[in-house]
Amino acid sequence: MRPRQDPLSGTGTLRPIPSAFFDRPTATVARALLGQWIVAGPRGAPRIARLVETEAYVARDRANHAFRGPTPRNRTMFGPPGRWYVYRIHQVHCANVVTRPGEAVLLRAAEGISPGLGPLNGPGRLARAFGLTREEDGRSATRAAVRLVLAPPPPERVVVGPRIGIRHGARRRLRYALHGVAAVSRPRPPGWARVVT
DNA sequence: TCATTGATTTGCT
DNA sequence: GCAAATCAATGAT
Repeated sequence: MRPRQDPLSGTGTLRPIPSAFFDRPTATVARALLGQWIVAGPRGAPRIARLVETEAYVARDRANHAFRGPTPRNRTMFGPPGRWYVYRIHQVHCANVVTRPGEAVLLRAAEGISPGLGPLNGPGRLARAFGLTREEDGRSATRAAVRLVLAPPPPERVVVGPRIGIRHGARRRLRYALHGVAAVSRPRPPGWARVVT
């Protein structure tokens, strides 16, 4: 067996995410995804960004698309963990990763690592930058052309605050972000969130 | 088939 | 800070 080809020369610690990563409480996954990388495109010239903001959508959560059970739109949320759940709202797409049945993590912001890829501050801009549409809904978020990978993790502080942009459940503190990162969407004044690590 | 809603973004005041 | 854009999904009729 030949050694796995490293998609990024010089980043030897880059490795696929095991599916067990997503089979954990959704808030845990949302937090664990911070600092990990989203990768798209050819192995030779991938497009890469670092996740800096996520939100958890959990059971018995009125803001969760799965709240009322399976529908044609949300059916992948009831499938295996580690798949993309992508939906469209207004004129943009938002990308989530499925965790446990009926729960998912919304990817809210990332910062470009590839040259020319700026701050992706907002779920719509993030999904668009990586070509995530309804076409990708249901595909593996760890093995497909657009995928998440474990990055060499620099230890960083994580902040938690209320979710934003929703009517119901907006008070729940299920929004996670890397502390002090500029690419976080809709930044709040100091104190909007609590440092937890 | 109809009406309502929205996990957003943008532009204007 | 606020409203409009703009349309698919959803639930009601």
